[in-house]
Amino acid sequence: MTLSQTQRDGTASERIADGLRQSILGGEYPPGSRIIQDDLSARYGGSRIPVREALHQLETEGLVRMVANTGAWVASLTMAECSEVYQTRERIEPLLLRFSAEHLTKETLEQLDDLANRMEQSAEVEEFLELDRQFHFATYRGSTTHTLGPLVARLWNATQPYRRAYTTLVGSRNRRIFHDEHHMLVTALYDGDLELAEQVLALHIRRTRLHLERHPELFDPTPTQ
Amino acid sequence: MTLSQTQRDGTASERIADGLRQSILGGEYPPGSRIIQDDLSARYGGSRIPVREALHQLETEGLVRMVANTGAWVASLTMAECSEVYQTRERIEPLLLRFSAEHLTKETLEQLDDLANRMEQSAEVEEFLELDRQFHFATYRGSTTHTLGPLVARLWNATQPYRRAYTTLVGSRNRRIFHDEHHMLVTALYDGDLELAEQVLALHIRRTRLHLERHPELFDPTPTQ
DNA sequence: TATCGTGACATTGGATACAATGTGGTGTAG
DNA sequence: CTACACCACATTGTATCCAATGTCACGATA
Repeated sequence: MTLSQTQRDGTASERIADGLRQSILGGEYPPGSRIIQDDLSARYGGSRIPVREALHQLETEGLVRMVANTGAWVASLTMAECSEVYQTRERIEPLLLRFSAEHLTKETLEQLDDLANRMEQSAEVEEFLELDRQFHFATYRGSTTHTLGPLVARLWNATQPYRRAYTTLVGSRNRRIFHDEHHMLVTALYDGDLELAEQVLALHIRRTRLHLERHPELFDPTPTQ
Repeated sequence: MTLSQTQRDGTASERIADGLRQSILGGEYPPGSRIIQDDLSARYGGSRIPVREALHQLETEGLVRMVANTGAWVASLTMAECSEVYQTRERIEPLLLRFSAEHLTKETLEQLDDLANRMEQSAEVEEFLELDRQFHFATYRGSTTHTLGPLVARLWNATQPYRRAYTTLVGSRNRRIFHDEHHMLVTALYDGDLELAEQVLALHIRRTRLHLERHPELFDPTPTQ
């Protein structure tokens, strides 16, 4: 994944951070789960030192919440916080797309088309989520950004559990507009119509946010629990 | 500072992170400076463990760059990277202002007017930079954001050395428009004209970026040195 | 019975010690 | 004189150990 936040080498803390991040994003640890440092050091081998560094890392990424002398939990968001992240995405992802669009290769455009089609066939939640992520990150593949790419990845990660919960909840109903927007985005990129592509993307994120906001039951009721 | 990134308690790693962050922002360590873990542990007391956690923290904030088994340096930006940060700010700070504006108190509005006036009198670079930061962050004081506030603070911090270099370079010439924009922003907030306030802020950031881009000599010529 | 204090236990934060890795300088060969 | 290899040193990464803090259950008292 080009937008990966850690292109660093193989220190133990990075390995653990990567592994734990994948576990959280994969839904293995749901929001609010307690994280015990000893458990992680046992699971990944090694002492608690790199585990703590990994937890600090994930905390600044917004995936983990740590309280001193008390412990660490998988971060959970209130609806207002999740909505805030989506509104932020709505403003910056079109910018990232702008940086990327003119450098997209023919191959990537074809992959985008393929991904959009495969998503329409996808019935299983995890596959759907993964294809969606791959699709959007592929549209950003042309960017050589220093800050913006990793930032967008962070915002995606922080809201991943709620996309999962929402997708699971609504099943495959009402996804028509969702897929239409993806195809519109691909077409706009093919045509080189950057202005349109930015607008489609902004509306795509916005509509998803509005749908999420119809389901307050998915979110943590209390802030910073 | 309401937008502080670390509202945590008093663990040693947080103390060190806060101290080092202030040192970097204050210009004590210029971009590219090597950071030795032992030096920090001697300066702040304690062992290298909390120092390392602080460095990891500042790395994800974009203030420090670490390479495994090699060392840590104060982050430096190329002009393209700095420009990217400014373009990101141009998109999200108006959003943060939107979240904040309707909750600004009368007292804060008066402080804003006062700060804008004091900046016009300010001749010394450090004071100017500090007042500028205080001014903008005061406009965001009404926001109760979870992600966006700290994010904006991070983007400010990452570009602070280059604002300092630019301000030092150009002296107090050509600041007229800068101050005018501040006063326009205050007026728009007084009037409750949110649309105008957003636009003024976006243009303010944009113009600053364009001015910075006239001085490539301020930046690191090679990416990720 | 409910509430508050108290103690043992679980867990985290940090210091010291050691291993692993990178760096820079010196010497030698070409 | 230059370039390369090698070795000592500096610095970072990690493990183990101990101290500090929070949690939870139990019991005493109102």
